[in-house]
Amino acid sequence: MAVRESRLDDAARAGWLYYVAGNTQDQIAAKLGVSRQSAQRLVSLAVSEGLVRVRIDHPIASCMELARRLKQRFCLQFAEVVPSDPSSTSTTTGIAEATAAEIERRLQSPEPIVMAIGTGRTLKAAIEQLPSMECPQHRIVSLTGNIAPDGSAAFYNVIFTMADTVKARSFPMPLPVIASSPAERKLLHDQPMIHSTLALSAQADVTFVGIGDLGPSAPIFEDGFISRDELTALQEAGAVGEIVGWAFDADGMLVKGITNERVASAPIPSSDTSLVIAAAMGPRKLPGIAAAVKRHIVNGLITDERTASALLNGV
Amino acid sequence: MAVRESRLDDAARAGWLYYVAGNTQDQIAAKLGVSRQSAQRLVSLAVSEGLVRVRIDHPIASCMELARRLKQRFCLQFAEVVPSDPSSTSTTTGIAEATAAEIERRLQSPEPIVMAIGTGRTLKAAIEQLPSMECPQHRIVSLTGNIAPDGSAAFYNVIFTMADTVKARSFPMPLPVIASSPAERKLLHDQPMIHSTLALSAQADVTFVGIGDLGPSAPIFEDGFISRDELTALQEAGAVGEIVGWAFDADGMLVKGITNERVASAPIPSSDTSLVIAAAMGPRKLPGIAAAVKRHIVNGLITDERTASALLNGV
DNA sequence: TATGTTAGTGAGCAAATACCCATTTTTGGA
DNA sequence: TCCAAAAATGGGTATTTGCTCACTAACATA
Repeated sequence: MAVRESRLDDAARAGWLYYVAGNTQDQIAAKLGVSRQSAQRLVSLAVSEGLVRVRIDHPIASCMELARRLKQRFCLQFAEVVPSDPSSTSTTTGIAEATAAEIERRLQSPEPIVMAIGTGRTLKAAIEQLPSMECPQHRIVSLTGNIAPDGSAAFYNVIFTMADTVKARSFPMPLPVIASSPAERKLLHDQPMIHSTLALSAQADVTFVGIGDLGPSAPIFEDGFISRDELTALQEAGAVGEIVGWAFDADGMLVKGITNERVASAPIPSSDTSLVIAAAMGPRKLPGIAAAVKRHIVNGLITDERTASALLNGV
Repeated sequence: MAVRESRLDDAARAGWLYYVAGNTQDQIAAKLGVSRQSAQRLVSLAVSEGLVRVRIDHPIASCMELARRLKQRFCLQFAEVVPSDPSSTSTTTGIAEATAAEIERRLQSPEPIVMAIGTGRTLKAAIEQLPSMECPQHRIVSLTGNIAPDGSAAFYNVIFTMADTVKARSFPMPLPVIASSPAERKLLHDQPMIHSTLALSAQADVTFVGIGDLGPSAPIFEDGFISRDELTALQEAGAVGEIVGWAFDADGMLVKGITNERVASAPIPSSDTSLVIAAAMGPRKLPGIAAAVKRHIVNGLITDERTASALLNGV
């Protein structure tokens, strides 16, 4: 362990000399007394361990403009648009960093806040970008259960990692994501501890969620939370996206019945009382994002240029 | 102007694609429709314009340890030690970034604070690292005059740039740094506006200052604020450093007479009521730093590894 | 003690990058 | 409109970097 520590230490030092002091890897090698190859490894270790954080500090005009128009058009409280990488098909590049920066900003408040957190790949990628912080004054509450269909801890549940990184009190939900029946959901939600966690989530000052698409490779299906038949039923009922399991149609209305009567997640905090920020991008998620902003399921959005343009032009 | 803007825009975009999205310069060139060389220029422009901000997010053990010992040994409220670049002779590399980060952290408070700011190359370099912010709730007050001996605005006066960058209310001091006589100083300080600015500076919640050495190339002499004879007189009186013009000896006591009876700067806020953080490093400044921390002229220090070691070992 | 496993190291090489220099384009002024 | 100065561009090249591969040391296990 101590070895690993000191290695990370060296990595941080190498990363500092490389990125901040502007040394070449040769110079770093000489200073740290290792071979150039080792210096290179240290630098790349620092990068891969997330020790090196880069942010671009310039308001790119077109992104600012898109954000402004998004806010206006959809009456959003908050909008942030990051540049698109035209060739990347990732649905997290860029918005993960931007979401992390926004979460960090919120957590820097000295007054205690309640932050609600959804789930999914985008949020997970964002959480991984968070720096270590000391925020014992805040409370972070998960909106969704952390139990996967097979009984293991759900992989894309992010609250544990997050609470660990920022040292805040955390309130996970020891629940499945989707209960087996409406009655079971009621039973679970009536448990005192769960009940108080649900109450806490309703008081969230700020909420961060991802948006899942409901196409053929819907994450909620691929991760095994719903069956193929249920996915098909949702699609036939007009569902175009889901947030922490709650499926909604193109008008942003929650689908009646099917899985929605068994979703064990907390209700999405109301955008009247909470700032509800969705982080999502990409053509597959577009219908879901459009629906969510149209009906004010969310009142904040972090997305990329292309998605922002599509939102403004389309529909 | 618009051209320059759009160029910076492109630079930001190129920097984003390079550092955040991980593209090679070839890919960026293709995406932006320019040659590889131009892409390279855009990236390096983004770096040199300070659009790209890198921070290392790992508590390097040896620096943490040095900071801990500095705090304990000199009863400091705050200490931060950054890695040294063994081959760099710059006296700002590293601490400028760290100082900027600390200033930024303080300004992120939603409660209004009063921040007092000194002068000098180190602070100037730090301010240049600050990102744009919106802090209308804070007040930033300069401790020193902003008029150079030749009547122009003093180059190393940083409050204007700073107030501009962070959009806070600023309170400069339309004064020379050193008055021509004690009587003139009194006259100046008795002006109502100046008087109230001085009063504000005494209430500072947090103060950032640099420390100037008083060796043969003392900045206060090189910038023409004092004459060679005055410098010699200060040296003979035992002065080892100065903060916003106030010269002090190795025991941290203000030198009597000479220039000190004419310094028009505000008194350094008391470290009993304000957090007074000095940002300084390098062997030339060592005696000054040692004196300042020993006598609690400052109760916070941002420095580099080498200087920290020297402080702890020496004396 | 032999042996398999893992992590780390250095050499070498292809790719990527920084920089120099001649040329072209743009800008600003007469 | 033309000219001169300044800025931008693209080619070429030396330097720097990322990566693979084979090797070694450390360690756990039989």
